[in-house]
Order: sequence, then structure tokens, then C-alpha cells
Amino acid sequence: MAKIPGKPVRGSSSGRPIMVLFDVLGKRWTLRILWELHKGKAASFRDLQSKCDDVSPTLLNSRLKDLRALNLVVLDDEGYTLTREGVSLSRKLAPLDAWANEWAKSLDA
Amino acid sequence: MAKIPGKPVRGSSSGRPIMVLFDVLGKRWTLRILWELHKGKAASFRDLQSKCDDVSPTLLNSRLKDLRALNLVVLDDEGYTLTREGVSLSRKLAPLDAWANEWAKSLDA
DNA sequence: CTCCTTTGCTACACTATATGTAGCATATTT
DNA sequence: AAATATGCTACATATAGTGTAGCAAAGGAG
Repeated sequence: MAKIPGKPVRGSSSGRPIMVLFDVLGKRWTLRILWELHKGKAASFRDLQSKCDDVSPTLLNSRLKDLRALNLVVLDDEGYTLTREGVSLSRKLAPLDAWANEWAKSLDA
Repeated sequence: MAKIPGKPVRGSSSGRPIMVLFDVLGKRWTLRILWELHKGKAASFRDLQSKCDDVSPTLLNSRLKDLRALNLVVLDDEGYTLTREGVSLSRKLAPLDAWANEWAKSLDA
């Protein structure tokens, strides 16, 4: 069941876009799927599955449905790819990689 | 059970910092808690609960434990606050609000 | 001191979500 | 025709999240 901005979502009756986004990103594998698609261009269903540590097909399909409904991912001849919106979102997420590395260092110290 | 970068986490044996981050952000309420703390400075447990649509105390405590173990949140005299690392992470997340608004517009069109 | 309120938080029964394996139906390759 | 690869569903099991009640400790008021 996909959520569309403007409609209420889990834990927020407002339907504010940021809450809709948090709702979907707060589900397991969503961030990872976006991450893998961002790195590697188009991927088949099974490709994606193996990139995502062999996530179960049930859940992968469920997440892809969500992401397609939210216009972040599409399935075309090449396989699954990010839409324009999906690319722009993943660009916002990209800096988290460098951030996480610095963070990990600070945890060691 | 908190996860520390360098150790394997759900769905990733590598323990890469970004995967540890995705693991915790991919749990329900984590993004929301960071968001609310980012907006509103220190908050008591019960304050946070009401800001987060009355999330159950069980889960709120569980997430706060995770976030404290990962050095993103602390509890002091004032209540719960973001650490320096927590602030720097939430700054990376802040642009998502504007992004989500644009995204919502594009979905309407 | 006693009573009342607020704090962070736990217990527990219930529901929803995620996992893992098997395998189907269609399309393409050999 | 047989083999392979595709996206995906079924289903039983395990894990994660929810909601209500309430406890123990700390502080304030009388």
C-alpha cells in the first residue's frame, strides 16, 4: 500500500511530504535499494536482490512497488532505474557516505 | 541491541559505516526522532513522545538507546538532545524537507 | 513528614511487518 | 523442444512495532 504526499501516513496525520518520505525511508531496505540503484545504474530484479544481501523477493517487490508508486523508481527495458526524482533524492543521500565514515572515526576515538 | 560501525548489521556483513547508518535510519521513528530533536532543542522523554505522534514508550526508548549508543543523542539535565555528531547528521537531513515539497508538487502534476 | 505530580522507563499481550524457501508463468536463448 | 533467465507470488515462520497499564525515583507543596 503506497503512500502519496498529502494523504496521512503511519504516525502522521498531516501527510506532509517530509513525513511521507520518512515513512518510506523508515522501512527496511528502502534506503539500501536507492543506494544500490544510485551506484549501479539499471539492475534486474534479481541483480538488485543480490546487491541487497539477498533480500527476500517478497519484500523487494513490496519496496519496489512503493518506490514506483512514489515516482522514485521505474522498471523499463533495461531493468529497474531511478527516475529523475529518484536521482535527485539519491543525490541528497550521497553525502551520508562521507559523513558516516567521519562518524565511524569519531566513535573509535 | 545497538550496532556499532565496523561490526556486521542487519543485511550487511561488511559493517561499513553507511550500512550501519542505513540500518538505524531504516527503523521506524528514527528519522522522525532526529527530525524533532533538530527542530526543537532539548526535549523530555514525554515531550518527544508527543512530538512523535504518541509513539509507544517501548519503541521510543528502544530507539533512544540505539541513538545514544551511536553517539547521536544524549540525555542530560535539559532532557534529550542531539550530540555534535547528531547535529551534523541532522544538517545533512534538513535539505530533505525542501526536496520533499518539490517532489510532492511533481507528483500532483 | 505526607501527598501529589512528573520524570524516565518496563511489562505484556496483541498486531503488523519482515524473512526464507519453493516455485509459477512468461520470455528469450540454444 | 529444452534450458535459462525474467519478474514475481505463496506461505509458513520469525522479528519488530503498538498500546495500555503501571512502577520506581525525584521533586514540589502543604
